[in-house]
Amino acid sequence: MSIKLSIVEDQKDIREMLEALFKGSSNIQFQKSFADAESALNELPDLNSEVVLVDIQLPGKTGIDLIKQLSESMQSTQFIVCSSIEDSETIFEALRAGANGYILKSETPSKLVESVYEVQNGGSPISTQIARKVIGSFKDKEVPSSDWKNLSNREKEILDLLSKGFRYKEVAIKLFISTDTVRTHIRNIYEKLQVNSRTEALNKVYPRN
Amino acid sequence: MSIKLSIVEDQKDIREMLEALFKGSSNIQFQKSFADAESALNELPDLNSEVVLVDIQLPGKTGIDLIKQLSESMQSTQFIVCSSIEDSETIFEALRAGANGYILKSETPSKLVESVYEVQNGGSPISTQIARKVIGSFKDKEVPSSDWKNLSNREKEILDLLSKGFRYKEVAIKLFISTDTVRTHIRNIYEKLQVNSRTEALNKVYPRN
DNA sequence: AGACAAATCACATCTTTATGTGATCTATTG
DNA sequence: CAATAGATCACATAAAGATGTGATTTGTCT
Repeated sequence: MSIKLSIVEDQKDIREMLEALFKGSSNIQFQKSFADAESALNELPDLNSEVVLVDIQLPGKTGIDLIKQLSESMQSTQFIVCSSIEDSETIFEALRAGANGYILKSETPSKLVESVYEVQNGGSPISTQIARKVIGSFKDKEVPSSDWKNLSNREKEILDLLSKGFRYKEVAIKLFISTDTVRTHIRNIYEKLQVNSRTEALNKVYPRN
Repeated sequence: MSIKLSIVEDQKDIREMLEALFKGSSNIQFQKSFADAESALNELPDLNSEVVLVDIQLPGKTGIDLIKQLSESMQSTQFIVCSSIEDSETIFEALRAGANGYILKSETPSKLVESVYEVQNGGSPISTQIARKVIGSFKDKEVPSSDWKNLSNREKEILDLLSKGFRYKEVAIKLFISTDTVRTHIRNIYEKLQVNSRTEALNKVYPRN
């Protein structure tokens, strides 16, 4: 079973290098290469490629936009970004756009070929430097803001209920205390967090990116 | 420069296999292996290992808890999870706990060794199957909830400001409309979302995991 | 023993939000 | 053209939230 593969890469020398590489690889059926997003957008849907290698920096529309558009119509196609960009935001955007892999151009040819096999086998090939950035984004998430650490257990409990949208009265019932006590806790929470509304407190403690 | 390495793995046969593997690898200085989290917790801080390979399923405390505790005191040490668990939640927890890599036990010995080198070079070795789960968590994030899509542009604009903690009056000023209009929009938003408070609306449209 | 943080409750006041019931104007669409 | 959705504004009321100023109790830490 050979894998139908196309590539989108504007730099002629790299494109031809990749072409030669994949044409010479077993189990890969090289289909076509494109030098820009527009032509890829037109022709790729008809090719039914199983895997598409996409560069990000393209003339005009970026590879990320290309993936975003194509991945909606070509659900069974896997897109691998092949770029030298290591910027976190770019990486995240590409992954959100629908990329199933992100490998650096600096990888060895054999790794590039292997990536194609891997993505077809249900894996997501990612260069380790890229993976580090991706993993980094996880860590931030659970870094309890110093604000949060300064809250007492009871205060955390109450703020947690507030975050779920409960009213003071409901919190009071849940915790078997009076709503006046809930108020007091919330007043103290606000003071510790230096805010003065529920939403501000939540944004401070559970930031949404 | 050989890398100081320790491992935490309760299964004797696997532990001895890994030991043999790394003892026979160049540029790796095998230090010690542990069969449970407790002994690792006691002795590892003194070993100053540069890389520690950690299994998740251990008797008593899990490898995740171990990493969580150790990574606080051993900032310059890199932890790689080596497990057969492919469950998304476990993966995320491990990464949040401080793991810098997550490889499956099914990887070939040479990949295991390579992972140690990679993590020391600033990369994050991740098995491609694991990477797929990690990437998957990115995609969900930008899936606009159907609720969100049903809001008009103006409504989205207003809800966005509400999410930042602005009061009706402030929203009104920002958008050059009256606070009564803001109220009306919010009433309509709540009706579309089937909620009846700011926090509920935000939780519906921007869920926090 | 004294200071301090945490948890509990009370009362008062003022602001913000939520909800009900209108209305006008503009596009868009069947 | 009529219906519908969107954006705008108004007035009114009730509920929820924020703020100020108290107080008591129970721990913990020095």
